[in-house]
Amino acid sequence: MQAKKKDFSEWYNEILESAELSDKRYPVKGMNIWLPYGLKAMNLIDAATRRYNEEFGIDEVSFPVLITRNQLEVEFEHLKGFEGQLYWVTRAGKDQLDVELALRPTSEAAIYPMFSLWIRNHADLPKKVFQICSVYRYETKHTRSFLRMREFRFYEAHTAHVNYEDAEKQIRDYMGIWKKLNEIFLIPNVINRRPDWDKFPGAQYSLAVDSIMPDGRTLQVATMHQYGENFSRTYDIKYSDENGEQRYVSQTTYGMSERLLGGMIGIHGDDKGLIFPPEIAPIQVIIVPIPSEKADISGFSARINERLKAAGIRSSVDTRDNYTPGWKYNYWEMKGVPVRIEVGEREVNEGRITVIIRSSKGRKTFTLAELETAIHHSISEHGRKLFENSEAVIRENVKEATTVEEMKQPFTFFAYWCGRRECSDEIERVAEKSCLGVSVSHPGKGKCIVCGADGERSMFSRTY
RNA sequence: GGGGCUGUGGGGUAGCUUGGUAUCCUACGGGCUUUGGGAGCCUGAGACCCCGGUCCAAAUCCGGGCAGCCCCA
Repeated sequence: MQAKKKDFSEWYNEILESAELSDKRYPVKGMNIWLPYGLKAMNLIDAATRRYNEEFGIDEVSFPVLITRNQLEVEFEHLKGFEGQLYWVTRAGKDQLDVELALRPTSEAAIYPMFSLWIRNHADLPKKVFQICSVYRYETKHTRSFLRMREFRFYEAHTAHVNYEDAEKQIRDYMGIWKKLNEIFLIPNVINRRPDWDKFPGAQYSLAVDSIMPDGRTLQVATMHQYGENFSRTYDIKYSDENGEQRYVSQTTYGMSERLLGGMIGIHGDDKGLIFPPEIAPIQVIIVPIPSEKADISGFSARINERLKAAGIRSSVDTRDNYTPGWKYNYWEMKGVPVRIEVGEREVNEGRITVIIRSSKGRKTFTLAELETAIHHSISEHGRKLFENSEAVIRENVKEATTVEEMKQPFTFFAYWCGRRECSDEIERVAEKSCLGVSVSHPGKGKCIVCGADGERSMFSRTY
């Protein structure tokens, strides 16, 4: 396998294939196969998303994949933002369609006409829904598994509120959801407010969660948008307030995608392969039997496996007899399994288990009686280790810049910026770094690195 | 948006300049022996991206398509 630090891009492509996460040999550009192992990981990400959405009062719904041209043409800015990357269905069987249908690139145009029907008075608000679905964007740039696809797994929440202030509260809720989710994902990140020219088509402002990859580039893994009344005025989403007055709702959205998985792979993996965070690992504990004629290895392994499953741990025994134990160690390390238990003659005879944690060196032994607690502890130790590593990724790859010149280095930079496009264009020209906007999570004030006017702490990087 | 490179068994490759028999590694099937950090021997099956052109003859040359990768904006 390619060394991760040496050629991150090559490493990333290889690991997706050898770990059997995704198969990109499907003959349609930008549309890959979810293989069982990769899909299990994605489903665990979705499960966490569902859990916290429910906790924050957002209900799951499912909308159709097709959107009529009329639905889309309602909001001009929005349509303009996506029209270059829409797939259109223009024919059905032998007939040309009277009303052309687009595959959703996101679901504002699908959901908001329904919001207009559902929302009648203030008691219907706030309205909070989300869906997890596939969306379609005809990307012209080169596609990349999990990071830039033409069909990709998408999570989108949509909310409607009585006024702007209540919508602002919702944005703070989104931050809370992200914080909880990231206790699971362990993705090093900075939250930035996108410059006006880079906000979501139709939004008043956009916040983005930018994660830091090991090669110093950033990857946008989540976005939160304040729509204000931009969409409700065009889609006619009104309610009557306590005084019987008709008012437009204020709206927000929150979006995430399979990029989360791509991000986790890139951030946590190493030269041996994948490393999954505990909650996302399809298999959390792999038991590798070391065959012996003198002891009942398979019975011992099976009993351990049953006890771990009963304790709520996703464990499995590698019973294949055509591979040596050493081969299996390497294989499961490559697959990113957090904890390995080795079972041989010694373990069976002494009633002990030997435990190896993917993110640490060395082996530990425990008595059989300690099994469940030892494994629970090992799994959480693995999580802590990944969290520490993710902080290190930020320390190593995000630098403070005092001159534009030094921003040429292959890192992500914080710099003070006045907010004017001329200044960020200058940084783009000299250092080839895009402006991700003013930092919300790491705020600060200072003089603009380009023009010297009053500015705020902002982030610049090459992006995926 | 602009430019460049590449497509050969499942994966990675040699061959392409100079047209003629397709190489090796790995993975895979069968068999025997093995198994505490990627085992060994025997054996078997498996490929020139697609369409068109040039030619007695195309993996090789030419055109187009599709797909992948990289760089720049």
